[in-house]
Amino acid sequence: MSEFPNDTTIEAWVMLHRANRKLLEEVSAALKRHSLPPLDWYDVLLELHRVGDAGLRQFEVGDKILLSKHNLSRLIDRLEKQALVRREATAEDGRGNRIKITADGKKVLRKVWPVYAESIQQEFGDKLSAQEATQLARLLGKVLA
Amino acid sequence: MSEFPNDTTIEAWVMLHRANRKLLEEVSAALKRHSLPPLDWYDVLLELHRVGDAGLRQFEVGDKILLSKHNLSRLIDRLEKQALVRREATAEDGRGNRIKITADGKKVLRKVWPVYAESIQQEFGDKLSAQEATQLARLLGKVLA
DNA sequence: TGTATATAGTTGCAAATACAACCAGATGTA
DNA sequence: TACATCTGGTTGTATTTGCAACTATATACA
Repeated sequence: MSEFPNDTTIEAWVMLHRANRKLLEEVSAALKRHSLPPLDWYDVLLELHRVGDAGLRQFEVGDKILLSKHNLSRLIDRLEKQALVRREATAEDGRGNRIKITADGKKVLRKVWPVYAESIQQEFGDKLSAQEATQLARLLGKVLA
Repeated sequence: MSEFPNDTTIEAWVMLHRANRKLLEEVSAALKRHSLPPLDWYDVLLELHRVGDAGLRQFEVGDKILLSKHNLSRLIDRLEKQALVRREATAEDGRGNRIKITADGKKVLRKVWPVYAESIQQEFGDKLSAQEATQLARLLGKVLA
């Protein structure tokens, strides 16, 4: 039953993009100030860290961080060149490979997190009560469903 | 008083980016399916349309859509090449110019809106009640403040 | 007034992104 | 088995972005 969106919907939509862009900009700036790698790197490394030794197939990483496969392929290239991850051939599927985080990769995670976290807290946490954050997450969850 | 963000904050933060990326992807895909120009173009044209004949200074456009000045400069180049906007020298400041939307630019707005609107409604409006949309806008507003 | 500094906008260059074409290897089906 | 189709991943090319340097005008202030 899709009709045209009402004004409230449009308002929320616009706010979402504006908020996202602003926050992203601020976090990126913070990372850069500290000469740390870009946020995407962190996202990938974090997902890999979460699953431990098993690693992830490339497409699984893509699903998690919503990045298209060609971009991901080259992002992994860059990470691999810095020895933060490595690609391992896998028996389960002759085409693909498993991506695993290296010790250096974990080191990067540890170095980035404090800066990232501070930035999240300043731009986000300080501006919402715990209750509001929960509510926001719930609403966004509905959008994502 | 910035401490480390609690889990709820992080959760909301992640959801925000995920939602944004997903929605953006879907809208872009819809626009492309209809061979329409990218969303950025729409954003700029819409802002220019809103202010009417006066037009906007380039930096004003940048403030509204949160785009850095060099990117904006080239985005305007592209729009101008398609004759959707034009740059006019202004007396108020010898450095800058005023950007104004052209009749062709308005035509593009009219062509894009139905597709954009349908996409917003499907991916966003249909998933939230009016009340929820209002609430979401309010929460995002606090983040942006 | 003259000099320093800030601001608006552009441009060169390097890096990242999007898109389409492609190469396996996997899967479905006759 | 053989053939078509699908999927995971890579690569070439064009476009867009990010960064830094630059031009030119405005503004602040001694």
